[in-house]
Amino acid sequence: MNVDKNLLYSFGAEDISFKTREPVFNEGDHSQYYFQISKGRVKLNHYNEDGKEFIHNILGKNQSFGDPLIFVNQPYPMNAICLEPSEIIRLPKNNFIEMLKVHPDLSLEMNACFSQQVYYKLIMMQSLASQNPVQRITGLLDYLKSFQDGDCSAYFELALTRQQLANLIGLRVETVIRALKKMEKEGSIQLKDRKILY
DNA sequence: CCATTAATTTCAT
DNA sequence: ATGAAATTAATGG
Repeated sequence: MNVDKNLLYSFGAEDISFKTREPVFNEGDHSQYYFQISKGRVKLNHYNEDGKEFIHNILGKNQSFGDPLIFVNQPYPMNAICLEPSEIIRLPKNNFIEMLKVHPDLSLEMNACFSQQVYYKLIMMQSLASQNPVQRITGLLDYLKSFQDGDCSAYFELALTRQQLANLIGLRVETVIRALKKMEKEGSIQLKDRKILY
């Protein structure tokens, strides 16, 4: 979701700065605001019972996060942590809902965004169901790539660390590294320096 | 240069 | 094949 900044301001939104590793909200908090990134990157994560991190998603400029909890009366099931110094616009959720009422077109757009998210979850579930690490990585990469440009000739350069990649699909770093090497051998990806090209 | 963080390798299971 | 620990590389101050 991406709403015009000035529109957000006109409904009472404010800019907040966050440092690296600073949480925007934590698991268990109740949703008070609509959040939209104007600068920086935010990860949504959760730690399982043995302390292993699972990353739900990593969002960047002009993307919102945590919006489902605006409509669901439940505490956040995950944390939102800044990966770098970030500027985030926040709008109290009642004002946000008010804004949707005044601008039905936004409401429609919201539906499209939610659908996109549900689709992402479906794809991820399918690849996570696979025992094969290569399958899991391929599933994630396919999705991330489709999310990217429309330029078919250019390779898509992954802006994630291997650790992050691993935490997005529930694997260990070493497993990711080994799977990536195999994939390079098979020609499905390219490794340049330490970047992943897909 | 030192400290920090990420990538890769080694080694045991 | 997998993960913990050790090693190596890069990044930032």
